[in-house]
Amino acid sequence: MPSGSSGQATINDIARLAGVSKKTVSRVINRSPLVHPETREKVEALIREHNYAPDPMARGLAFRKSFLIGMIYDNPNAQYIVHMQNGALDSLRGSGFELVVHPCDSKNADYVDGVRQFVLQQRLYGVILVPRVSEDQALVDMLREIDCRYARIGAVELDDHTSMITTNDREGAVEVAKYVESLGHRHIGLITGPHRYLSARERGGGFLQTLAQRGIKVPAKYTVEGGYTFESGVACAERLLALTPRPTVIFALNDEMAAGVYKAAYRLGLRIPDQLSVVGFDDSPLASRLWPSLTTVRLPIRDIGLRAAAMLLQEPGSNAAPVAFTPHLVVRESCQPPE
Amino acid sequence: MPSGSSGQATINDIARLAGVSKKTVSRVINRSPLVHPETREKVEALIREHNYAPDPMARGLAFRKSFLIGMIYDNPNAQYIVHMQNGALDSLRGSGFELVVHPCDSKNADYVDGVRQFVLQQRLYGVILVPRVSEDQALVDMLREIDCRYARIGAVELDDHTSMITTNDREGAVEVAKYVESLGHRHIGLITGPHRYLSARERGGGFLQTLAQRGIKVPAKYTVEGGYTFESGVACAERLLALTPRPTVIFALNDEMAAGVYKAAYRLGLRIPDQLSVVGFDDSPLASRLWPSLTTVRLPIRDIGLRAAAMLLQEPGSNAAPVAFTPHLVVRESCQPPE
DNA sequence: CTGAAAGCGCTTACAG
DNA sequence: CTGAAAGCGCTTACAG
Repeated sequence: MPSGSSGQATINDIARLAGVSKKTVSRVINRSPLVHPETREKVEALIREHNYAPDPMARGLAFRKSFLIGMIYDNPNAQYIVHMQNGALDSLRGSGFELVVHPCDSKNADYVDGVRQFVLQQRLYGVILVPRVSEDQALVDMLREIDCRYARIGAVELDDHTSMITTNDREGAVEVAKYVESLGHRHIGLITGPHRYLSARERGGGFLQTLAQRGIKVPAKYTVEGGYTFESGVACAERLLALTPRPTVIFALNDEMAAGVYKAAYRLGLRIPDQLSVVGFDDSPLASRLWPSLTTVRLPIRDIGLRAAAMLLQEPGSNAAPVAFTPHLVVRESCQPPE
Repeated sequence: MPSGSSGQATINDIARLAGVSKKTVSRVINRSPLVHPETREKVEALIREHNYAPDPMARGLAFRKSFLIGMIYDNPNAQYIVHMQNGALDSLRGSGFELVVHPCDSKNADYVDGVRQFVLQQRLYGVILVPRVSEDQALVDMLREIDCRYARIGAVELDDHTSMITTNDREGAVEVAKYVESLGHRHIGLITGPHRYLSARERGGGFLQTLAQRGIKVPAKYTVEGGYTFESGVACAERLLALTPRPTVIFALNDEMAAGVYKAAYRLGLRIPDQLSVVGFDDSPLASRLWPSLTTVRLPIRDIGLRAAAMLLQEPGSNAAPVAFTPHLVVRESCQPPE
C-alpha cells in the first residue's frame, strides 16, 4: 500500500512494511554488504512484491550525481550512432540508468564548453565519447577537470585502459591490403579521410604500410584525401580514375566515399568489379544495398556501445581487463582480380 | 561565491546575494508574474553573473516530474531516428530539458509495460511517439491512464490536435501518382509496406486512388506487400518484373525497398530509368547515393522532431494551432517516360 | 508582491 | 549489523 500519490511505493513504504529503518532499505538498494542476510531477503521480497524502484531524482539529489549517462558525439553516420545507442542501452537496461544524447559540433570553438555545461547541469554520472570527439584531448582534459567519468572509444589506446575502448581500425585496413594484394592488384588507389581523424590516419597508414611490406609501392598521387562524405568520394574517385595507369582497385576509407566511387565509375562507364574493384570501411547499410554489394570492413558497433556503457557502470576500484575490438573484412561482390 | 562543493551556485546563493528569499528566486526561475520587476531584474542579473542553473534533480523531486523528455520509437530507419532526435534537441536546447532515448519492439507483447515502467520510474515530463509506436492506441491509452503528456507523430490526425503532429503521407503519394501519370506510364507496379502500418495504407491508398481518378487502373497483382526492408524490396520487385506486361515504373513505399528494386532490375539486366522507372519514399541518404539517384518523397523529419518537442513544452492551457506537414516529391534521375 | 515552514525521496555522516 | 538526524536543492501550500 504505497503512500505516494503517484501510486508508486517509496522507501518509507518498504521500510515500514519490513519493520526496518529506511537506511536499511537504502543499504539493500545500494548492495551494501552490511545487512543481515535475513533482513536483506525480507526487504528484497517486499521490493519485488511492490515493484518498488527508488526515485532517481531523490537518489541523485542526495548522491550529488544523476543516474544519467551522456552520449557525446559528432559523427554524421546515423547508423553508427543508433547502433552505439542501442548497445549502450543494452547494458543500461535494468540498471536504473538512462541514456541522454548530446550531439555536438567539434568544429565549433565552444563545443567543449557546451559539453561542460551539459555534464555539470545534469550532474551526469558519466559520458560515452564517440569518435571523433573521443580523439579531442581538450574535451577529455575538461572532463577530468570537472571530475566526470568517461568511456572513450578510439582507434588506438589514447588513454588509461580503464576508460578506453580500442577499435584497432588499422587491423581492418591491413586485412584489406592483404586481400587486394592477393587478388593481384598492383595499381592501387586510396581515398583517405580527413587527416585530423585518427581513424583516417590509422586506416590509411595500415593499408599503405602493409602493401609496402609486400613490395607494393603506392605513388603519392594515388592517395587522395577525402572528407568522409559521398560527394568527396565522387570527386576523389574522378581524380584517381583519370590517372595513367588507371588504378584497378580503389580503397575508400569509409562506405560513404566508396558509394561515391561507384557513382564516378558508372559515369565513366566502368563496370564494377570487372573494370574496377572497390573496398569500403564501416559496413554501413549502404554497403549491402549498393549494386554490386560492397566489400568492406565491419566493426561491431553495438557491442562497442555496450562495453562502453558497462565500463562506466563498473566500480571505480575494480581492475578490469583492457577492452579491444578487431575489425573484420566482409567480402561481398565488389572485388575481383584485375582484368 | 557559490556554497556548493561542486562549484555550482545554488538557489540559496542567489537568494542571499539578492537579499530575497529563495522562494522569490524560485518565482523568477519559474517565470511567475508575481514578482516585482525590479526584484526580478536584480535576481536575473545575479543568475546570469553566476551562470546559475537550477539543479534538475532537486527541481524535479519537488515538482514530482523530471525535466526529461522520452523519445519512444520502434523504427529501423537510423537516419529518421537521428534526424528526429536532432530536431527535438533543437527545441530543447536552453530549456533545461534533456532527451532520453527509448527504443522498443512493438512486436513484443509487453513493450507497453516497458514504456510504462520507463515513464513512471523516471517521472518523465512527456514523451515523443514516433511511428510506428505512435499508431498504437494501446500505448496511448496507457499513457493517458498514467497521465503522461505525449506528442504523437502520424500520417493522419489520430488524436486531439494539441498532442498530434500530422505528416499527411498520402499527399506525397498523390504527387507521385500525378508525376508517374504525367510521364506517360500505364503499366504501374506498387510495393506497399506492411498493412498494419498506417503510413503504408495512406501512401498506397493515395497513390492508387489518384491513379484511378485519372483513369488508370492498377490490377491487383501489380500491387505487392513488402516489409519496408531492402530484402522484401528485392523479392517484391522480382515478382512484379516477372509480370506480363512488365511494369514500366515501380513505386516502392520506402527508399529501402526502392534500393531493392534497383538490385532486382540490375540482376535482370534492366537499365534504370531507360527500361524501368523507380520511385521511393523518405529521401533517406540512400536515395542520393544510388546510381542513378532515386526520385523519392521527402518529409522534413528534423522539423517534425522540433515541433513535437515544442508541443510538449507548451503550457497545457495554451491553445496552439494544429501542426501539420506536407511531404514533397524530390525529382532525381530514376524516372523517365516509358520506352 | 513576498516569505517561513514543511516536504519531495533519497543518502551521507555519525553513533551505537 | 542497524538507525535517528540532518541535508541534498528545489517547490507546494499557506499566510500575510
